[in-house]
Amino acid sequence: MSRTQDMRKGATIQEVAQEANVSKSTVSLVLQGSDLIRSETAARVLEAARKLGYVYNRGAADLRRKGSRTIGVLINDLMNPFFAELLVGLERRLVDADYSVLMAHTGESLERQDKVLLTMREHNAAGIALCPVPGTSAALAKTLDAWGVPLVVIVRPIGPGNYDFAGYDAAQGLRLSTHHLIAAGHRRIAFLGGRPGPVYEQRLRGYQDALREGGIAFSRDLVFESGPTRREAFEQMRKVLDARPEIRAAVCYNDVVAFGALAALVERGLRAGADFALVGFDNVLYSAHSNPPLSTIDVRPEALGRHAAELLIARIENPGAPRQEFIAMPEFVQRQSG
Amino acid sequence: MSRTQDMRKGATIQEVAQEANVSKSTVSLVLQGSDLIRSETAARVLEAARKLGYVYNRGAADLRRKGSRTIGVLINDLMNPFFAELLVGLERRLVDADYSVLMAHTGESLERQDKVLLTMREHNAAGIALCPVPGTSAALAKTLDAWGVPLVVIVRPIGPGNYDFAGYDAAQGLRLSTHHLIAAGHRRIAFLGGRPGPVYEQRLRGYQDALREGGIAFSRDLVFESGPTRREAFEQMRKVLDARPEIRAAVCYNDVVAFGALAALVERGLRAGADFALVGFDNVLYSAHSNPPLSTIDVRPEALGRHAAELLIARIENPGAPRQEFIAMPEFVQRQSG
DNA sequence: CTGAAAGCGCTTACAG
DNA sequence: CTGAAAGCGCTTACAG
Repeated sequence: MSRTQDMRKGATIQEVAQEANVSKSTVSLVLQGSDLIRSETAARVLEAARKLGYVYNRGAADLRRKGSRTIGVLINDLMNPFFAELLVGLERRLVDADYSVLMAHTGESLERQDKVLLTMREHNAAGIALCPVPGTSAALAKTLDAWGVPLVVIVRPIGPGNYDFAGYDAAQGLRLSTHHLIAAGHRRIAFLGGRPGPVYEQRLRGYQDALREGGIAFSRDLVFESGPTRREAFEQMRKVLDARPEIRAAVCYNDVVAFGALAALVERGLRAGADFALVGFDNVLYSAHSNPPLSTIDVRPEALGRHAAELLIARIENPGAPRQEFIAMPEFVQRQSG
Repeated sequence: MSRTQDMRKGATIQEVAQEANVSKSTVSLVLQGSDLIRSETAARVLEAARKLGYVYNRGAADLRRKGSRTIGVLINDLMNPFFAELLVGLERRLVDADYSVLMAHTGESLERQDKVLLTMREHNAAGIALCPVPGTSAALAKTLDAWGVPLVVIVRPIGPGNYDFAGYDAAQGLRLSTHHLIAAGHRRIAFLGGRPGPVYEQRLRGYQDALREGGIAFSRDLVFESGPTRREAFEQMRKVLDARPEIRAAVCYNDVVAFGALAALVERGLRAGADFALVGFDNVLYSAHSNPPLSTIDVRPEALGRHAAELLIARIENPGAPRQEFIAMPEFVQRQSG
């Protein structure tokens, strides 16, 4: 490849102009695909650019234009396949619309969230997609509001503020899973996993609604919290099985919790679906192949990511438009765990 | 919050300078934490910046400096928890070193990979971390080489080229898993999943080495390919169980394949660990809680991501240094599936 | 210790 | 259809 010689690092529009015997305005226009330029000239410019190994400098263009096509994406828990799948849908839609994605994993750290949010502002992000860390204060909504950068919040609202929102009807989801177990004849149904917070309350409410509708009294001592990891859910479920052997059915906070519970069932020699009925929430890919396959509530994680992206893009293109929400309606998926 | 009034959008260094009665050079110096500036002056500048809601513009600074602190990260399969965990480690280390991450999910599309790679150059990325799409041509290595942007390739090499590499000894990994099954008394051990390619050959070789060391003849009709998804592995395993009931043990291409195989076992009423011995590869988080928990080969996905980040950072800081590799040594993890 | 000036690589009216 | 000029928000020698 002797052409490598010509590819001096960092040719600029100016050098391309020289090579093609035109001004840099012309080169800029050609690069933007303007039809103001004669096609013959355009061809000459393009050839010169190729020859010099020219690479467009988005930073410079963004500075001049005072805009950018990068979107900041913050994910709070990538270890949870729900968010990984959501991110796939979000990123795909954004890239298809010609945006670049500045991604940050906040773990569950509020500090990290604040830090990367600032960085994204410094990068002049055209918009932000935020899966907030649990415990994010409502003050953040105000701050982001003041910044005036288009924002879509995902799954977990962060209090009043001027942002779009993409999520699902969690109450309805848990209503469905609870109803399913009631219809299957269960009357003592546990609510398993999760930690108190806005999202949690919603789900708990759906559970309570279904119980009421089924004529079953709600009882605090059937709700068991746990962190959002398989391990924590596993340990919690273990305790439940040991201390409360009369419980034979549970709706779960999410699929990851259900997987942990499944593992505890196995350890105790119990068969999910036969000895104990378990229903998840999310319908992550894996739930179709767990052992046994998990009955769950489908909220279509990947599609949710796509919808969030669409909300954000719409907002960027039309900042003055009224606030929008996308709320996915969950569906029950019958498999074998319950 | 009446201060919101003062936070005019987009205050510049120039306006801060005016507010503080200094020149913009001084402001710039203060922002960089230079100790050339009297602390009294610095305090005045900082106060002015705060008052105006000043936000540093990285794009402008990068343009002037001709550098950037963003890293392009390309992941080929985020649906596979191995890569999600790897990304977590990678991102964390990068952000801790004050880099921003431009992330792209290439799915398994070479086209997408080419597209985002170009975008990342246009963003003037300081470095690139690439988990290449299977089938990436060696020509890409040359191209990236010519670009001269620091590059770390992860898990799957892309042919000769001047890049650092982070991966694991896959041959050794499969040697370990195969040895384990041999030691457990198995002589007819299948190699399950994956598609031919460089990474595949390595693993197959480890499998063959272990067989040879165990005095067992290698037989082509014990290797079964499948795509890298649970579903495809599930379907392949189903066929194996039906057509070749004499097979009672298998080493898997990776954990996702093992999970698919586990599901097929269940469907056929076979117990992993008792009726059929199965060993995975990767040790993704979930493998500790699958049913039954998966015996597997630990390659520490998250730590691998961290090491890849460290290689890249070192390269950026010292472009002339000799090429480096990080090769993790896999370890066998005994659980219950085999 | 601080300021004036040049310049990073683009885009965009404006003129011709 | 094309070019000359100004300017985006910074940093960095250079002078004082």
